[in-house]
Amino acid sequence: MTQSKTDPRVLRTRKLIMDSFIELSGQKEFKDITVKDITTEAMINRATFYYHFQDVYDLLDKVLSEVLLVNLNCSIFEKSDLNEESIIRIFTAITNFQKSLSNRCHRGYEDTISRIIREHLEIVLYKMLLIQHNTKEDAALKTTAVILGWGIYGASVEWRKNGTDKSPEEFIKSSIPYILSGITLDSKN
Amino acid sequence: MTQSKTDPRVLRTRKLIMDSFIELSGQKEFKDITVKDITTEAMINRATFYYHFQDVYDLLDKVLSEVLLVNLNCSIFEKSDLNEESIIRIFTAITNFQKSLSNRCHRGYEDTISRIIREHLEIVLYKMLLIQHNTKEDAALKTTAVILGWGIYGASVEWRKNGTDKSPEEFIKSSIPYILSGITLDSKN
DNA sequence: TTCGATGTGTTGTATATACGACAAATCTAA
DNA sequence: TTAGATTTGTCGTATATACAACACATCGAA
Repeated sequence: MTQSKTDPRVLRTRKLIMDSFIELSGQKEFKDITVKDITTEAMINRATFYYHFQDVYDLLDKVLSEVLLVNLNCSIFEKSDLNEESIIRIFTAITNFQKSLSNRCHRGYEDTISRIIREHLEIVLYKMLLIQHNTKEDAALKTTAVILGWGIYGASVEWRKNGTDKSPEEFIKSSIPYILSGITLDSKN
Repeated sequence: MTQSKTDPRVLRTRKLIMDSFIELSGQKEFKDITVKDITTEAMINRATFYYHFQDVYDLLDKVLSEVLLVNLNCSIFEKSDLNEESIIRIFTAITNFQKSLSNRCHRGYEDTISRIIREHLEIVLYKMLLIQHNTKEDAALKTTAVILGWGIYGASVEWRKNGTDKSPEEFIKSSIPYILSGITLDSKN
């Protein structure tokens, strides 16, 4: 499935680059981080950077993906159908991820971050929907995953803006019935 | 003086190996640390280890030397004649070094550690004696450095065994007059 | 004792990384 | 605006590292 074997030098170098980038992100703005800064910190040659990444945006993309995936996978992969608990876990993972980012001053790249979060969210949600409906492929479910992805992501944005007096769990919990059973749900339920 | 340029890959790999060794030393006994353990932790190939070090003993030797040199150089290199202050600094550096080692469980290698400490001590002391006596080379001073080296090292061993109720500074301070002015010194001085 | 397993140290070959140079883009100050 | 300085992205060549295989040593259990 994954490529059978990757040269350890590649893994090591990528890790050095990514770690250095994360380290530097804590020290200065994204826009002030040069490739030279990164490679110096990582103790690798500048040309080697371009062997692994197209440019700093590509690196940002991959770092964010990786950090987010760690947050998502750990909490979900075994329990794989969509219920109240798993939705709460996903939502918590996302808010955690965004909190960890806000310390790191990636100002001006909210759009990149947002896109990455939604992309991964859709993949995970689609998988869970497929399992739940016991099927292999389904365009309607795919679209549903997209809608859910945007919706959940939007909720996390809203939580950061207006809801931080509640925990993420409380914040999302009251809406879950509408997600699970649909908007025509009787509110007395 | 030092080799004009070393390949960064060499520096990086040596650092990875040394850091991994220090990390592992905190986890298990020296005798239980294999080359494979080190190279796995360092994310390098086992053969590469032998490109840089003869064996684990050679590594131990170099790691200890480096850690000790950091302790010694920072505290001394500018003040370069032997007086009360510099002796106290040297003694403190050595006891610090040994304290940091005792956390790291290198049981069974006290002899190696002792030898390395004394070797470096003799070099530093000899340099300082040469400066003090304003000469380039002198066999008597060299032997004196050896004697002083063994003596100061011995004092640090004694301090660890029986003197830890005092600070290293207090411990060595009262003997310094005898070192500086000789054992025939009148004790009323 | 013998045997299987594990660790050591070495070697030849494939490949990732270092290096220096380069043109082009971007920024900064005058 | 112009000119000088950084930064970016790319290339060819040299070299450090990866890998697999090897003989040998060491060790614990049968």
